[in-house]
This record gives sequence, structure tokens and C-alpha cells, in this order.
Amino acid sequence: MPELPEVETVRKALAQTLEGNGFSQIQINRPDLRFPFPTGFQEQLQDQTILAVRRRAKYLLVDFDHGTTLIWHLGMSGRVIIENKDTRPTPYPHDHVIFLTSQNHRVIYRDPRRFGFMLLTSTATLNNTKPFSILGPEPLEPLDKIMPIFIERLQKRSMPIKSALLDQNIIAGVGNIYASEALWQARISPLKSARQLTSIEIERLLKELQDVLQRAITAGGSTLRDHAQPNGEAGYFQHSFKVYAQQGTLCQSCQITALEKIIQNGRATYYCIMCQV
DNA sequence: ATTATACCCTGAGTGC
DNA sequence: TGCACTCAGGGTATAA
Repeated sequence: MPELPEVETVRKALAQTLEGNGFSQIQINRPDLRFPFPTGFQEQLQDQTILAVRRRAKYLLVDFDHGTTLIWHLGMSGRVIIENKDTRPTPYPHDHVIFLTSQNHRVIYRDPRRFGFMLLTSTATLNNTKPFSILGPEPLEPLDKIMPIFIERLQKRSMPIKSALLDQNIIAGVGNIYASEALWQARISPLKSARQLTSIEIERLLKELQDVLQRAITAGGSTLRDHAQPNGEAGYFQHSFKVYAQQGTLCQSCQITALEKIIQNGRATYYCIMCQV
């Protein structure tokens, strides 16, 4: 599912439901997801007050008041469902974790492919441990703060700019959809080497990246297969895609060229060969 | 050190 | 209808 806008959509709903409350019961339906659940997972989290639900890159971070943070990644197909505890549960084969809150909610983690995971760490040392210690800046931070870092990191890399956008250690949270969309908006070819971009182009790219991420968050993310907002409603930014999965259709900018699909590092990239140079 | 590839896993979609 | 095959929002461990 989830790139930054989808994770942010989930974060907001979780924050609303969880902050100031806690888990009265935690049910785990299998020993592992991508990684085994930490030993004592339930015991460590049960009946502890939740201070905040944060996001860093594509990671959800649930801070508890006893100094533990739950690191929660949704992988490719992870989905969070928040429903009223009094409704009858509908069993689903990939509901791996079910939290009951101290209020009136049931929070379900559903993940068919199980690329997601839940780990525990100390809140105080979180930023000093991998992967958080090496993540790039958050793309929605103020431009004057992150632009110099972004420029510096890109100018050291020879890989294509599309691949660089997906590198979480260069900039955090961008995934395959929004990388293509941002490059199209900025009129930059995904094939261009990162170090060949001028600072003007990098500035334009970061601005357009912020634009597309913001609009996607406002739309509740993009619903392709697995993602839905935790209240069950679909996101609707997929209707605003200009290039993603639009190969063969006419570019909306030049109105002349059919959009291309190419493969870079094993991932699909969509772009206009005419507009993006 | 940087970059590319293989892989983890299931389900949906396509073509025969 | 069934089977074989490809592909999918991510990250990490390897190899080159």
C-alpha cells in the first residue's frame, strides 16, 4: 500500500483514536510478520498510555509513556482498520494483530503479503538507531531547511533521479507512485543522472514533490489494491494521477505524446518523453 | 562506497 | 473453469 501520504492518512486516524488512551488487549494471530514479534510484545504494551502517534518516512511510531516506541511498518499490503468494539468482528484470514483500546475501539492490522512489521525500541534512542539514524530529510519540512541537504546528497549520486527519489537515505517517504508524479510535474526525465540536475531543477523538483504529497494527503492517499483509510473509505488521489499507470494515454501537458512505461531498478516508471528532459 | 539484483509473500489480473 | 504466468504502494541482504 503505502507511501508517505497513505501512511500519513493512517497516522492521523490512529492519533485521533489512540492518543491519551491505551490498549486493553492485544491479540496476535501468528508468530511473525516480516520479522518475529518481539518477546513480551503484548505485556510491554498492554495498559500503557499512548502519548503520540508519529510518522517518520513510511514508519508509524507509537510512543508510550513508559519510554517505549512501537515501530510499525505497513510494508506493501498493510492496512489498518479502526472500528467500534461493539460491532461484530468479521474474521479475515490476514488480520494478524487486533488491538482493543481502553476506549471503544478495535484496531486491526491486516497484511496479506506480510512485508510489514512491528518492533519495539526505546523512544530516547530511536533516532540513533538504524534505519532512523541514516534516513534522509522529511520532504514536507520547510524548503529552506531541507533544500541544501537534498541538493548536497543528489549531487554526489550518479544513479537516475527516479532511483534517487526512492532511496530513503536521500529523502524519506517517497515511493514509486509519487516519484513518477513529482518528476512529471517538475518536467524532469526520470532517466537523468541525479548529479546532472541543476540546483534550479532540484528546487523545482522538491517544490512539485511537496505539492503532490500534500494533495495526496488531502485526498486520503491513493487506493489501488490494499490501501483504504482506517474508517474503511477509499483514498481518492488515484483519480489525480497524471502518469502513474497511465502508459499509452496522452500526456496532459503536451497533448501530443503517449506516456511511456519503463523499468528502472525493477520498478515501473511512467513519464512523457517529450515534456520531461 | 555506490549501484543493481534477488528475494521475502499473497492476491489480482491476463492470456491461453 | 482452470492453469500458468506476470505484476503490485517496500525494504534488505547479497553481489557486482
